[in-house]
Amino acid sequence: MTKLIKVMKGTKDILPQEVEMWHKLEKNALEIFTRYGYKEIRTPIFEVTELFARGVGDTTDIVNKEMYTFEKSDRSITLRPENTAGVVRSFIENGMARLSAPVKLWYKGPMFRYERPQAGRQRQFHQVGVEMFGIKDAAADAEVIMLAVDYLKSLGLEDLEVEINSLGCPKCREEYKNKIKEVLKPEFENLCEDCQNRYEKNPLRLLDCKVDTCKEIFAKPQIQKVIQSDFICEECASHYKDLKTYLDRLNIKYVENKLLVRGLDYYNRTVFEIKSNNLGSQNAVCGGGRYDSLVKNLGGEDTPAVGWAMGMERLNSLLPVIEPEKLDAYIVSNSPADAFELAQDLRSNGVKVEFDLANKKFTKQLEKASKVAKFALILGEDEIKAGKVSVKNLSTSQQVTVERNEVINKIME
RNA sequence: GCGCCUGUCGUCAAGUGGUUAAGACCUCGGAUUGUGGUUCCGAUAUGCAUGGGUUCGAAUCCCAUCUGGCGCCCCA
Repeated sequence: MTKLIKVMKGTKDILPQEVEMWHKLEKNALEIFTRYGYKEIRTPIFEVTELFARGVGDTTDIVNKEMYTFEKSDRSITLRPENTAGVVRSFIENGMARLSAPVKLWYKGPMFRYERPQAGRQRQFHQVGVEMFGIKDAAADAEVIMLAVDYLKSLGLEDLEVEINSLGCPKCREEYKNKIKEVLKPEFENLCEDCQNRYEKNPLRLLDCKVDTCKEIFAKPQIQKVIQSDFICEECASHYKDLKTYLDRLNIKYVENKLLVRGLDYYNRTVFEIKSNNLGSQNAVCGGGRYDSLVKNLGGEDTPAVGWAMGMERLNSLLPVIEPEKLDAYIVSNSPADAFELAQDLRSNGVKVEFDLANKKFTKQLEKASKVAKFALILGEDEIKAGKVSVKNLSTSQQVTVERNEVINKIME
């Protein structure tokens, strides 16, 4: 026996019975994003590895251990693990900084991360996302969040939780990091292995460790004092306050989460996530924030920016299954040529219609019709002779015989 | 990358060392030579993720690999 080739670990086929849900996600994205003035952009699925190393940050897990990287003609190439870096690259390369701000872009497509698959996590997965360039004001952050909420609402998802936080700017964040490290220094030996790692790499992440011994340490008063302190500088604080004012005015409910830290290096000030309780441990459907220094870091003009991405598989798992739509009609006939002719006539008028290419027995064809179509179009010897068609409504069992050119009216009425 | 669990027809499954591996759904054929969705009858796994091993005998026990799930890390 020949060995079967199976889909690779962490990848999935999107089968015909699920594809309508994907169409819906894509259709609503186009519709809602267009309303807000966003234009779609499609960037390549692979880029030079350096883009992600510099863009996403080479201390992040994504870049460190999750990228699909390969060599071709002495170049290191990587399958995109996310699309913000690619969009920024294109923004710079195509001189979009010269367009009048804001520049609003959206995208959808597959992303690749070499991770251990589990519910809501695959190695090839799809994201839909938006990026807005050129606006420093918190109105941009608010609009982007509003857009996410609006899009989710269009899909029927309304009871999701929006969490926000401000990471401050590189300057005040650095001071905060140092404070955390300082107060935790005496406890370093007692921290779990992960936390000891995070101590160097990303001290902000330490704080929501789930290990009991770490929790105890963080509960100590002098450490709590640092965690609870408002570390962000005046300017960042005012930006954050503006954001909350906008969200209140827009009636967007949110929860402030001081421990919300995102793992991509490029974020500053606003970060946010939208979560669902129906997703298991990978519970974020949407994640994003502000990244004011990324454009400059990748060699462009200093341009503020804010954006988010949603996991389409996660969205799908929250959506009710869509029943496949029935055909308008199924032709029942033992004269394939006549059936074919009628089918083409109707198809050219926009009718969804099929007939039996295998020319099975009459009853089999009718049985099939009742399963897949709203109407059966019976085209037997008698009808062919008379140049007519019997149109049978399969839910009411009503049947009338009409002229061929009247069939379409019968079906559409 | 780490820890725990898992894998029987296209799908959902019964079977837990001893003759031909239940059942249901789907699919296909027949009852029914032009009237369906109901009903009845029949067909469909020489094989139990894959490869080794233990045994007189393995879907069942052991090992490895692969896969799926959960948790950690991290993220959408």
